[in-house]
Amino acid sequence: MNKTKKQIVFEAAAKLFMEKGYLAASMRELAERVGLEQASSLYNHLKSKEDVLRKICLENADKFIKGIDEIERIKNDPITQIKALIHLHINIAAEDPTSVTVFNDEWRHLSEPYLSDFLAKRRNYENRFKAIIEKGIQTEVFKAIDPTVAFYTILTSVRWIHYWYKPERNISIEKLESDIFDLLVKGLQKE
Amino acid sequence: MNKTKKQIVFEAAAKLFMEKGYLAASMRELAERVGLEQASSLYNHLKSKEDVLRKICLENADKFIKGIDEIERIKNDPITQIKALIHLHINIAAEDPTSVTVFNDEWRHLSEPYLSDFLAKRRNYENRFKAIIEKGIQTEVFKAIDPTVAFYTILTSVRWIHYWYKPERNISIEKLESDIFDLLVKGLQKE
DNA sequence: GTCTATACGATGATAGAC
DNA sequence: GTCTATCATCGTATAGAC
Repeated sequence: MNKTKKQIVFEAAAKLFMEKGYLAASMRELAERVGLEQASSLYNHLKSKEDVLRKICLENADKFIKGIDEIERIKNDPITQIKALIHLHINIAAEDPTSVTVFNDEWRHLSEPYLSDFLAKRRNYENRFKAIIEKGIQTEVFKAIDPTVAFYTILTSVRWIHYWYKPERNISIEKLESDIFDLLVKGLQKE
Repeated sequence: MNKTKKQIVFEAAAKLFMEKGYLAASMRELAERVGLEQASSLYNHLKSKEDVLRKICLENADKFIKGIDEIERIKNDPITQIKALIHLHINIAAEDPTSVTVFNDEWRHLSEPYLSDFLAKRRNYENRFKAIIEKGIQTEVFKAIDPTVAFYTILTSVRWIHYWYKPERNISIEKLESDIFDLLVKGLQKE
């Protein structure tokens, strides 16, 4: 299955945004990377630089929303739900690390009203993630630590997996998943 | 104790870098914020935009290096050392959240040779942090999970505390510290 | 120490020829 | 679909008057 030039351009843009950051990435360099001599030629394949960023941010936000929709629907107890959330973050990051990096690090360069839309989606996801932890604490499945601290510590450690996890490290994603689960849920210390 | 204009300019720059990102922060806006009409007037107080970034990155890198120096010197067992590392990250972040945010998020805009210097320092710190975890695993104080996974999961969760921890949340830094320690070392799950 | 004036390059994007 | 030509704007930074 051949990629369209549009797909090639969008993927190269995501990679460039990841490597240099959105602002430092120039349309002229993007053109070079896809074999075009002129930046102006890019505009047959995309509407604007920000439009590319918008699509990346939106796509990934939707992946997380869909993921937590299903977790809330299918799973019941907080432990299983946390396990599924870790699974969700790792799988999204492993599937398309470039795109998820841009989503995580460059969303703040969205202009309004896209920025507000994005933040609303993110808040929605985070509130639901946090509610799962709160339920676990209330039902005494989890320790009585501050729910905000627990929530952000867990979210932060799974949110930036793409920063360091490279398949070259010879850790399978199954091992990654179960080690992170063991660490966060059962603790680093041996009994 | 009065602040010199230089201090005022440097602090405003750090805040601007944090709020907009280094590249999006302009010298013209910085001038406005410190009550100067012209960006050119700033150059009496700083050498260049990047020079400000360099100082921020270097200062914070040194704080972490000094911190781990002392931890290696004074503490013995891995559990106490991990506790002290969590303490270190939280204290540095609480002391000057603006500066540590810029240090964490904007270092990649350093130019050579400063970038290489910075990365060397960071690698040094991370290797020593990781060695503490590895020692814990070898001496069977810690679980036999992959040391790289354990290291990055813990580092990531303490490295981005400044993203969400605000004193307004009414969590004291002592409580923050002990909750994060409980979560990471003893696990979220209740016995 | 702050100002005016200015140099100089890079940026995203558009119009129109081919 | 790619090119040439071009635009308006903004970026950091310097020289020199006051």
